[in-house]
Amino acid sequence: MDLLKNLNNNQKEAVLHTEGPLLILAGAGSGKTRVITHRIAHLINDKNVKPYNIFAVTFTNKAAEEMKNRVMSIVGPAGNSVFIKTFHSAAVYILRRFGEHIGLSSNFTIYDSKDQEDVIKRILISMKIDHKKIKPSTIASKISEIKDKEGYLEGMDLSHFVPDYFAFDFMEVFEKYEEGLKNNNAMDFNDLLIKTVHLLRRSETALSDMQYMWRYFMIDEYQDTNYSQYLIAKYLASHSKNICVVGDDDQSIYSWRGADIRNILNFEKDYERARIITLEENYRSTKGILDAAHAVIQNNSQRKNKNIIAFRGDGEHVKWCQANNEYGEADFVANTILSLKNRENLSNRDFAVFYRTNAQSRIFEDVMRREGLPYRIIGGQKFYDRKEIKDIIAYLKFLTNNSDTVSLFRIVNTPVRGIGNATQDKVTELARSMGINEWKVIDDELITGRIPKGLYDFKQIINSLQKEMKNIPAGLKLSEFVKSITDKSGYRKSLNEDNSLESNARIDNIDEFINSIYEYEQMNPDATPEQFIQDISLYTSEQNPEEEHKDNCITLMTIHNAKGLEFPVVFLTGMEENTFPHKLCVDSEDALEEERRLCYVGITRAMDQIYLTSTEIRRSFAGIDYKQPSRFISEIPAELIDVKHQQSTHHIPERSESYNSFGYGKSSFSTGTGYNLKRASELNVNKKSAVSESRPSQSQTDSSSTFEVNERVMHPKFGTGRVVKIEGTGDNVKLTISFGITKKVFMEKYTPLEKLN
DNA sequence: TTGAGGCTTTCAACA
DNA sequence: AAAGCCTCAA
Repeated sequence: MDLLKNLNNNQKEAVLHTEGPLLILAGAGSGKTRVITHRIAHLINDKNVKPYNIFAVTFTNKAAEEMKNRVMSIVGPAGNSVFIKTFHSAAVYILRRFGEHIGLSSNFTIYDSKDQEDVIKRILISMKIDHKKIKPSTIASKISEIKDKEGYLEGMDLSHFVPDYFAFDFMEVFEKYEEGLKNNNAMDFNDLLIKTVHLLRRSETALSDMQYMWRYFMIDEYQDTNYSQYLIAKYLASHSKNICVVGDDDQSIYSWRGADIRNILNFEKDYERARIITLEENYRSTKGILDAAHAVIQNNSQRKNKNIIAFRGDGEHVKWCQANNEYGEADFVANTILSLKNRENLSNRDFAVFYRTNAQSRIFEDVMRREGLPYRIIGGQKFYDRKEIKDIIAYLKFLTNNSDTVSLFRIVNTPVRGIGNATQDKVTELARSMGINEWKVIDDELITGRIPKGLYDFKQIINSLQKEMKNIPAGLKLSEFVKSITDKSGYRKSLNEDNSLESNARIDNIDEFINSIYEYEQMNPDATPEQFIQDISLYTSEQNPEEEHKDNCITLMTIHNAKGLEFPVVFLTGMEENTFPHKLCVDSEDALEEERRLCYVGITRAMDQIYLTSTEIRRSFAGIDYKQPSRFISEIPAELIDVKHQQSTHHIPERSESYNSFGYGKSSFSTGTGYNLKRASELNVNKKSAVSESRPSQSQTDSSSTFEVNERVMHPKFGTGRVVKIEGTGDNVKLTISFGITKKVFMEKYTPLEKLN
């Protein structure tokens, strides 16, 4: 029973209340995750519940992994069988397993927002609507918004949600979009949830199978669930009634994704005799931090007032630094970290830098690098969003689902095969007139007239790869197959021929991708390509908690990404009007309240110290903006906040200088090795393990290598590998190292390799 | 008809 | 960084 040892009375009660509906209102820092994991452990260890009878969902992949790890650290390997996922991945699991009950095939493709926009763009073109005037992304988000609504699921007419400034027939576009997804055997993120609801409603067999399988339900971040998620939980738990939801209305920050706060507010009405437990003791932050957080959040009108009891001492005041510009801000952050590391016993992993938008991260990266501070970026430009990775994934998507026209047109001329717009239009036109899909037109060679040879080549490539694919996983490994895609498609060859810094970087990324598949197949030896594709479609921001703790890095991320995490020292940056609160939110009271909740989430991540920073001027793509401090700062009473000042001598480059306002281009690095530095920083996004500083190369003056053939090594980017060949002497030692099934050649002198024993 | 090169535009958070 | 548009050569 020592599971309960370190819990307070309310926490204990929440852990022990296993039967029947339970709502846990858990304020920030109140030990919510602890309660959930201990509750799961209690079910398994003390109540003899089978791990696979437990269904737990949370909001992000990161949180789900973290939860699973924590459960396993209490109950051991048995915890691995607990079903812990995000709502979306749970939906994919359910649809793959039970979808046939409502006529769904299991090889459906998942479309992300980019894919959605592609579909919409094609529709707009076919309807002769100018897609430059009406952005596909605007339409996509409107469609998502509508599909998230309660009325949509209940089959109501939602055309009144269409804004009247749409000078075209939105509903027609919407219908064609739905039709297009259906024809392509594809689902968007909304569909995953919606179809799951349909399944649960229409198939009693499937529902009762699931209710037999899962008897205890736990829903984390309940305040951020949307209507379909609410229904999924409701149907699944309708038999056992053992549903425990956890949430905090003050931390609801996803209404833009359809989250409906009513779900948590109405829990008592939805579930009779629901037990409600409030966790209001905060164990995380010192009182100075909590008082400031409270001062901000109490300006919201739409909230339940609640107590937060500071368990820890008074601590330090919140500090506010107004820098002259964003360089000054980043300098302040870096200098503060450096001096805190000196003065107090803090290390890199104790610091986190939060910002409202990903674009703000670049200057922090620059300064951290300059100061030699190792950092990692969570989120940001997603590895899977890179063109080369999306291309290879598109091959996989198309190979597993020939109806997927979005992927087909992405790859048909990638690499260039002489299949331009004219030919592609012919294919589309013929497919439409014959009522067949586009691949059939190509595969059956139905086009008449002048046909580029490349189209035939493409057909051959696909046919041959499809034949190969049949041997997975028995005769062929998934990773080998993907390697084969990159070879047979000519993708690798065309990058090789280009032989620029950029194309070489792309090849590295592709190899890294293959290596990650190698790792994936170690974990999932029976996985089919279909399964793999569906898994990674949901896993956009790979975040590996194990890796996180291994590395001693400063963490950079958006506030949204910070939800659920805690750090001893937090920097909440860009505290300016129109930055945070974001400029798109300042005109709506509801949006502003959500920004304020976001601010509350940001402040309450801090355990010991929090620094708010803002700038007087900030560059935007439009030029230089003069900024006012965020209203959230003025909401904190003066006696709770210490003011600092920082001037930066760093001059802001003019537009004409080598600097683009996006802050992406390699031009933003002034040194000749800028590109490599950039690559190094990308490692952090990709691998999570990498450290930003390039380690000093082993300056080996004697003629032999410090490595031996067959030795196991760790590369910051490619992970663990094995030395297979050593060539050259002195400064010219070349090492060939195999990672999974790929091999890479490195100059020993320039490569930060770590020996593994 | 295609593709390369040059120029411009894009600009919120996430599954 | 990536995509769209334009022009021009093949």
